Amino acid sequence: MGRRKIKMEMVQDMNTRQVTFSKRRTGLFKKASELATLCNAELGIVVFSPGGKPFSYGKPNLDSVAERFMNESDDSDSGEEEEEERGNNRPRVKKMSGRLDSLNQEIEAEKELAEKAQRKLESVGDERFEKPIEELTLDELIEYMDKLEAVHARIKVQANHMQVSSSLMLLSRDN
Amino acid sequence: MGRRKIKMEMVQDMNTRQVTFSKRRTGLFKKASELATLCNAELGIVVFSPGGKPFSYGKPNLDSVAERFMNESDDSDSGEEEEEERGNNRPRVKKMSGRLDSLNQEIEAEKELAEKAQRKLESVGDERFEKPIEELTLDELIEYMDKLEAVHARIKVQANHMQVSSSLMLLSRDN
DNA sequence: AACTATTTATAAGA
DNA sequence: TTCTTATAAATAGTT
Repeated sequence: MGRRKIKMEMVQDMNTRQVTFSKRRTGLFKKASELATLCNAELGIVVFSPGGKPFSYGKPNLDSVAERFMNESDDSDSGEEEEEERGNNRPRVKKMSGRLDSLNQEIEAEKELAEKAQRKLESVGDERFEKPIEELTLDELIEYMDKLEAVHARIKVQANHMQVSSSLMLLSRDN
Repeated sequence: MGRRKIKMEMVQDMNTRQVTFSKRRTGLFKKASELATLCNAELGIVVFSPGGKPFSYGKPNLDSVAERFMNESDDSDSGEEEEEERGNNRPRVKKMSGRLDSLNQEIEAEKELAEKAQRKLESVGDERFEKPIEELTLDELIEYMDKLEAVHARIKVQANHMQVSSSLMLLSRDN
């Protein structure tokens, strides 16, 4: 894609490699952005430069989350791997714990919402029997079923999302 | 980059959107692979298709890792991992184990609730066919769907958070 | 940082 | 879905 075709192997010259990284990282994030926009998809990317510096992109909000996650400083840390100028890129135990606490809180909130929704469902079901007679047209019925199916699919999908995420989290324990 | 230039907004036609997603996801992962190879960089990508299906790519191992856990229902906890100290990563990871297990359990519970709600929806739908007279009004249905949408949105956000965090955790290990 | 000659990705169409 | 191809976009080497 340039003046010449290049071999797909690590660029040997350090300077060239850094330049290539910069250009291609920009390109990758742009592609990601376009994919997200065009297809209304959610995505997250994390890249570590050859120098070990982290970059991230996300839609709708990976960026901010990743930024906080990676860049928050931690005074209480023993930090012996600190390097000049690079700062505190790596998450520390303490910060991770904070994140997890935060996640826990969100999950709690989520559970409440789910329970509310379920209660609502039940109440709706009960109400049904007290309702005066009403008829739906066939078209309305079909529309209704379509909606139910859509919800069904979405809930399944979300359950899958969470499954995957939790699996990844667990996995981070052992190689 | 094709026969015509397209506007950078969500593709309206569902079929076209799916095709675009497929093509561009492939392209994105290829770009990612090239960046990793050329610059010896580590990276991870997680994308959810418009249909909510998760795809991932990673170097060196986000992909295989995600794959493995997506396909295994329950992976009993590995025993003790005696490993040489490689920096301060291990201690941190080990400390999180308890929290992660706890989170996973809550997520499982969450999933159960979602599935219950789903079953309830289905049963309501079934009864409707048997007793078409007793019905919900369209307004009720809409209100109902709105509630579910709200829950859906929150779960989505939550899933994204977790996805981000877990990806970062994985990648931050052997950076 | 910019500039282009080329390569690469991809939107439509089959 | 897979392939084909005209065209848009990315980028390697250069300035």
